[in-house]
Amino acid sequence: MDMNHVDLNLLLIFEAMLEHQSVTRAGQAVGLSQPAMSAALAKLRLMLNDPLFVRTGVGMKPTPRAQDLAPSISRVLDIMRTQVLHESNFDAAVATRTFTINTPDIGEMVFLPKLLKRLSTVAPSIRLRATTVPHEQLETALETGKVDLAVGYFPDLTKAEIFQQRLFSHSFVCVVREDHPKVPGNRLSMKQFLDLAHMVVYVSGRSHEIFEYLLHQRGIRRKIALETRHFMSLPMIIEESDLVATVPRAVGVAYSRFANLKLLELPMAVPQYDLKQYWHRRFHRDGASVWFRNLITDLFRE
DNA sequence: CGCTTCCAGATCTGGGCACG
DNA sequence: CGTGCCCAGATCTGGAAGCG
Repeated sequence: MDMNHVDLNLLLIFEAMLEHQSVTRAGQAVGLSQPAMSAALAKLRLMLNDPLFVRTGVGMKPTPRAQDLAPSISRVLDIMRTQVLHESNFDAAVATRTFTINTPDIGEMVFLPKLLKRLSTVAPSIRLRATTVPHEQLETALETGKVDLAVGYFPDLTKAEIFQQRLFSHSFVCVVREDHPKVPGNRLSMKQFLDLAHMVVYVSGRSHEIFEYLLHQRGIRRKIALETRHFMSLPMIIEESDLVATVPRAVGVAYSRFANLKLLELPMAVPQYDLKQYWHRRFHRDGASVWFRNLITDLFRE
């Protein structure tokens, strides 16, 4: 079949004829005059090589071929309406898709609760999947759509195909247990920072490298009593010990809500770093993707 | 020289009107 | 309802000019 001579608008003509069984009324339904509708029907007959609708005493009745075609044409139009044309008109209130976010566990802890709360009111049928793919695979995951959005500190994502938007700037804070015997007040001196034993979390994310590099640059050497690869155990360990830990401020704030911890400013100036959202050029104009990114931006603005 | 852009004229297409 | 005619707008085509 020569697709150059297929006019999808004619399928609407077919649908209207099937429903109204009158050229005049079908024409009114699709916004055409009777002659224009007649001409469109003639083209449809040519395209499908069948009279399709023939005059009878009780209106324009479908031929057997038209009756055979009716379910298929109805399906095609349904797909066009719901899947092809609907895409650019993303309706969050009824959408049922899943969004996959790549974020380190601290990102999950800090902003997923807020995101879920917002989704439950504006897009109740949308599902979230949080994942952490290795750094070297993240770009491909964004390109293929395996991951919709990366949220966090990903300095490796620098290619022109990857778009990024700053959400907010971040800094660090120290945490110790509330009744720490050697830190009675709410201040931490450099002497205390050096005297105390530290818990250090080496995660797959890179934000801690900024802080480690700063210490290295200034020749500051801490007493490290515990190294771990998870943030999960940090509040329990800090609460039960005399250790001090340096963590991203948002993490410290989140932990202090449920653990008996206090937050202390660092005894030195620490550079801020940007937390961003990253997506691939392919999805830059995608209705669902644009909506999701705007939702994240709004959440962080608050 | 090859490619792109611009422009004017030709052609095609879709729709309305009048009528059989 | 179907067809012929007309009109307006869209699209195509080919030549001229500009550019690297």
